[in-house]
Amino acid sequence: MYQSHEIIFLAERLRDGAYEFITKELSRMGVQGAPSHGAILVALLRQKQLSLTQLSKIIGKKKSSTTELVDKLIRLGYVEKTTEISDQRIKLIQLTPKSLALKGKFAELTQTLMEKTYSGVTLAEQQEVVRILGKILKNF
Amino acid sequence: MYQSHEIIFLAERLRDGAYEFITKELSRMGVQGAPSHGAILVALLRQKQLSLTQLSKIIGKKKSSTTELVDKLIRLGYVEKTTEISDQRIKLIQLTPKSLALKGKFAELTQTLMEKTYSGVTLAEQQEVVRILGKILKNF
DNA sequence: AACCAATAGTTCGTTAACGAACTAATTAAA
DNA sequence: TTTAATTAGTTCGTTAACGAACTATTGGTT
Repeated sequence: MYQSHEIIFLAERLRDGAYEFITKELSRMGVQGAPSHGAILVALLRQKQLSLTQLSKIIGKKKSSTTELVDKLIRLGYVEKTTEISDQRIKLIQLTPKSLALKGKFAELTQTLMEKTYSGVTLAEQQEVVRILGKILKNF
Repeated sequence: MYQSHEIIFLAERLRDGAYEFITKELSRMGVQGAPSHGAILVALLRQKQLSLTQLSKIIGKKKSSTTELVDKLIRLGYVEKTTEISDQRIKLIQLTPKSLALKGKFAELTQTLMEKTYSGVTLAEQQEVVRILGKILKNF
């Protein structure tokens, strides 16, 4: 039984467990890179063009980190970076054919992660835990 | 409104938010170091002697990381490391007077963090979110 | 006793992530 | 219009954290 004040510890454990799982799955499916790289690819599967700042907000990392993550993905051939014509400051990031081909595998990864996460957890509990966590997050 | 599959994202945000808060509070109270260093000190306030492996499990970091965290705390003068007599492999970590003096401040930090975290969250919700998270964590 | 397996820690190279300081482009103000 | 402020992104030095390979000590087997 956990105490209420251990919630940060629990959040960290869940995050670490998921990170470990995602990292292993990524390498199993032949994709080099960490969970954050996966998060970028997933974000770009949903919206095919995103600026660095938008991407940064979606994946929850600082801009400087996002620059570096994107640069690595460029080196690996998964994304490309172009400059917005109307505003030359903005860089648009988008997927390459190489990463577009991974769409199905990413959907699969998400599903197996959720099956693992919510095994033995009722739908009502799933909704409740997410609702309360959302409430808590407003405080940060 | 968050979807159930966003739980990992939520966990990560909560962890990051708490880390940021703890880091700022630590520096505000003049303690150099990251949240993990704080976690070690808090663990040692509860149990005055812990082996590196025990400590590693409590703070949820790998042994190699724990070695490095402890070494930094030694350099900063917050803990000391001795060798267990009956089993020379085991290193016992314990606080120094310098860190023992911080006991009150750590209790305060924990409390303000919890007040921030649970602001506007009922006791029943606190218990529920922790209960469900605990259930989820068994799957990892 | 000699050897092997297990356990406890450490070392080292690598990496994600950050903050601070920076450049470049755009917008607002004077 | 030139100047200042804002916004977008990058660079760089630093650090927590990891995994893999290592040393050293202990316990068990034959």
